[in-house]
Amino acid sequence: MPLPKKTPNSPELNAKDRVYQQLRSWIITGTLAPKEKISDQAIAALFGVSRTPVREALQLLATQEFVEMIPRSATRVTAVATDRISTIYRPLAALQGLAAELAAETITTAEVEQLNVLNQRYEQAQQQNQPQAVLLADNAFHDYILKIAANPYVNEFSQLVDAHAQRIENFYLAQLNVQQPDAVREHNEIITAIAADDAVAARERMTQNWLRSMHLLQACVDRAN
Amino acid sequence: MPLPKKTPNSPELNAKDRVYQQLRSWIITGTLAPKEKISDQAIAALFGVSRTPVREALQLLATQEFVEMIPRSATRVTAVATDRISTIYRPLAALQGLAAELAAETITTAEVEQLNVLNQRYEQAQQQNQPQAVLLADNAFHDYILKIAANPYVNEFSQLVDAHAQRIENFYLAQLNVQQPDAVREHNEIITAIAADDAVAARERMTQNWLRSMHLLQACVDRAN
DNA sequence: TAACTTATTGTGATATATCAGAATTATAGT
DNA sequence: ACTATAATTCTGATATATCACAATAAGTTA
Repeated sequence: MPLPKKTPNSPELNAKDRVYQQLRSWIITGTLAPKEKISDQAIAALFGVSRTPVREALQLLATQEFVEMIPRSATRVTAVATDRISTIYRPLAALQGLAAELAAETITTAEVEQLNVLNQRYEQAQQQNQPQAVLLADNAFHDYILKIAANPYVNEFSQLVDAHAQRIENFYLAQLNVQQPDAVREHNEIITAIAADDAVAARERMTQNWLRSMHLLQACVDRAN
Repeated sequence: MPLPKKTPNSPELNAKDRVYQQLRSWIITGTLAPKEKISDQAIAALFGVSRTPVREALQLLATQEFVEMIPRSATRVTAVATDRISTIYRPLAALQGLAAELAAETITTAEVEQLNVLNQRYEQAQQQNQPQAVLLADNAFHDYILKIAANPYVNEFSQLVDAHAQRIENFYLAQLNVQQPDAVREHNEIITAIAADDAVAARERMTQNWLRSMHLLQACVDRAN
């Protein structure tokens, strides 16, 4: 009997990807503060790898605007783009709108059911008033629509832009009012439109859902300044 | 008088970026054929650099799906995604639609004039029946709208997806009918909507412009098979 | 000749070394 | 004490060296 290669479900990531994913997560959650300097030597030592995979991970993060590498100066975490909320949310709204449109064209009844389940969990998280859990549940809902849409470009761009959106949301997490019955209703309307194969309505409602989120966040940021 | 540092307008790119831009261009234009194996050693020798910057450039190209790096096997140029035209064009249509929407919100009369000039050049290129020139002129028109929209995310994603679209178009360049009076008219309607600050109409017309292109290209591909 | 085995090579991944220029600190002169 | 200069450190960029593994070629046996 041949031994199973490694343990199943353990992606056994290489050094570069391990460093990349950890740093990315730290930046999004705010563990690594904006404008914080990143020493590749220190990171290398921390992960027990050499500077090469660290540098490769940093270059990838730089293309995604999570860090900025200033030639002959330093690499640091980028500032949270609190002054570019619409710059981030409008493409996000457009991409998610397309995702809803695509989902409406291919969705199955089982997937509709799953969307309802995810939206119920979202509603529960709101009622329990746990901001972090609300954001996670909202994310799970939208991620599942991306999965149904099954377009790698839409998926990838959406995930990237959303990561920047999440960075801002985490930054204002304390001031954020996550009790939004409107959002639950909007989600239901999105599900209804997608389930009815009404691509136009699905897109329209999804886009509006994101734009409303954008306005709420903008108001929160304005209040903080 | 202090000497000017290097010649102006010469970005003096580093090894990595030099290799990246050249390979990218070669892949889009088809100089590097789909499925062609890329030896980092050979590339390094060709550019007179070491494997390190070549590898960094290849990793960047891999994230953009221009090459695929298969662990412990080989790095090769990806296949031209002729079977994923809608996968590429629908996000492109959505992003360009948003760009038109954003442009409508901020455009100046001088910029409207420039758009008319670019569309006239596009029309002339069509009349001279030079496919390559037509694609370039069309590109210049859409790029200028992206510039007016001034959203780095929309710009970057659009450029990337468009690069994949261009790859397909170059692939079918010979079979492509670039004589499209419809396209010139559509461009004019887009300009009119943007100039009138009618964001909704601008988006709608821009999206339709791309979707029509998509259908034409799809028909061309279907004919070739 | 076909199938199996072994040697060689190619490649991705990583580590280490080097270098130039900027940033920083230390030092000396006023 | 303050400024100017020199030494040092840091960092990005690149080069070179290994290493493990997969693919391929070469050789061997049936």
